[in-house]
Amino acid sequence: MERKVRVRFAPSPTGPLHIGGVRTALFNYLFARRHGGDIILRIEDTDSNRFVPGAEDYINEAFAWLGIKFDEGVREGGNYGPYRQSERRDIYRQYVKQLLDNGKAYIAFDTPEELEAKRAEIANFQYDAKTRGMMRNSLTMSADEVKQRIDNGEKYVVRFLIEPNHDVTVNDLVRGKVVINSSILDDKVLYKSADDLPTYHLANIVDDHLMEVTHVIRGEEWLPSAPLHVLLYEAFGWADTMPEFVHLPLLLKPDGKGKLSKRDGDRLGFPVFPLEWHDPKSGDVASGYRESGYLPQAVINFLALLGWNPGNDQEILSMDELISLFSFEHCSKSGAKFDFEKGKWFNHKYLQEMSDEALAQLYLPILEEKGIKCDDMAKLSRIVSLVKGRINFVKDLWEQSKFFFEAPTTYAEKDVRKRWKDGMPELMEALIGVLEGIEDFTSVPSEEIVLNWITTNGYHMGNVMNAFRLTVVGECKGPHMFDITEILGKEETIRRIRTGIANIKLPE
RNA sequence: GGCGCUUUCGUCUAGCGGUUAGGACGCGGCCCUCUCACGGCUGAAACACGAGUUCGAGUCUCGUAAGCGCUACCA
Repeated sequence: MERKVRVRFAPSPTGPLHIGGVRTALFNYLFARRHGGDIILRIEDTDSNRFVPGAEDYINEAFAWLGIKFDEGVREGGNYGPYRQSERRDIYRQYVKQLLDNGKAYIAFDTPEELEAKRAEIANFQYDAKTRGMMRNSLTMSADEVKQRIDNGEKYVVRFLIEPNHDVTVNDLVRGKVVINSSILDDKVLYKSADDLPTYHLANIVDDHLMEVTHVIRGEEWLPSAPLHVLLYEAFGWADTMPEFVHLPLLLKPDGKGKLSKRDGDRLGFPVFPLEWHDPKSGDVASGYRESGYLPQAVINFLALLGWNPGNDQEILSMDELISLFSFEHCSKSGAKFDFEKGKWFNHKYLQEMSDEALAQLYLPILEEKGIKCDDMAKLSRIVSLVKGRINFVKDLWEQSKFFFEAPTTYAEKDVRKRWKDGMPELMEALIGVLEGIEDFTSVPSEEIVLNWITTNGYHMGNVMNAFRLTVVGECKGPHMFDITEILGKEETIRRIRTGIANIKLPE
């Protein structure tokens, strides 16, 4: 019987959500939507030592910004709750007991210090079939002794009893069958004494089963423990509803070694978090994609193409297109280095698709920061339309269009050297005379008149126009000259030329 | 050390036995042009290595190497 697709993204609230986690969540989301299934957001807070306040809110806010909507979760509700593992203690206890009663798990009293000593004493020590007989556990003690120790309040953990010499097969949807021998697995702790909570492994399997998860889609770092998880499903007698596994390739550091980590971002000059994060303990601020001027669609599109492709050359894909095209058959198996330059290009592309009006709205707060008040939105949209082709981020708008708001006070030395030749002041004076005579100062008629003046007088087009530009813009850059003068108006244009004549000096 | 995964231009990747090995980012050139961009065209740039299977291997098999991951009472 085909079960309804149900997937989950299960972050632990130990800090801000990492961009690699976002990618994993995205693939879960795309797969769920593609198959008309559900996606669950489950908070895996079983490590009380690493809990960071605010992390859960951060996760929710990040997904809201990115446009990834969950069907079930702490905020969304649902019929399979609670969705926070710390609130499911009683459930886990019950299932641990089941394993204990069936002889699939056992109680161990070894303290962390004792284990550490063993590891120091014996090279490659592993708690498994070969060594459990020499440890302090319910397999080496009488039932009475175990009971007595527990009654005395002695701390203990529950360990999974792994039978050696079995081949365990994990069927991974992107990697195929992965077979490993159970002898290399250790008797993993399923239930911790330290904080009276299960470990990831136990909680994960119990929750996925109870929440009827059909596909476990997670990062490749989980592949080595996947056989353990298969064994757990079997121990519980849930093998027939065991989910399919997918282990996604990792996102790697752009400069070579290792997987992308939380510290790489500000070290290499790009964000690794969706949103800016203020560390509550240290007070450190880590940059986020949102605050850096990225559009969420661009981030989604960029991430989607890291480890997946649509099967053709299309690169700009909307969320809906991603959903309709998504399939594990087009997932790659190898890690992807994070290429920030390409990320910028995606943002550029998405910025170009925005309307001038919408971009102008985003520009407003930046202008305000510069102390510029602009209430003529039509004019601002026009300015945006002239420069948006050259921006990667909304904030670049200022650098590209500031001369519309502020007359130049300095002139680019390189351009002065190249363009401000002998006789320029006189030529510019003449140009002022021409401009003064223009009735309709809009772009097309002005251009016609000025260009006509240049050619009939036999002037050099490049010399005149660049000197003109230098006085108005301050450097030889920018959009079509007469689009600029139209927006500036005749008076301001002439004023700038006069200022230029007075102030531009050839460098010594 | 052990176990596992991976391996096509610098980077992201297409390729699923026969291709001039394709696209994109970045980089160079040309065109457009008053400038800088955009855009268009274009160039340089890759099958890790070695065996084997086959008429034929980037594609299949094995080995080697390298990279990565895991190896906690963290997830």
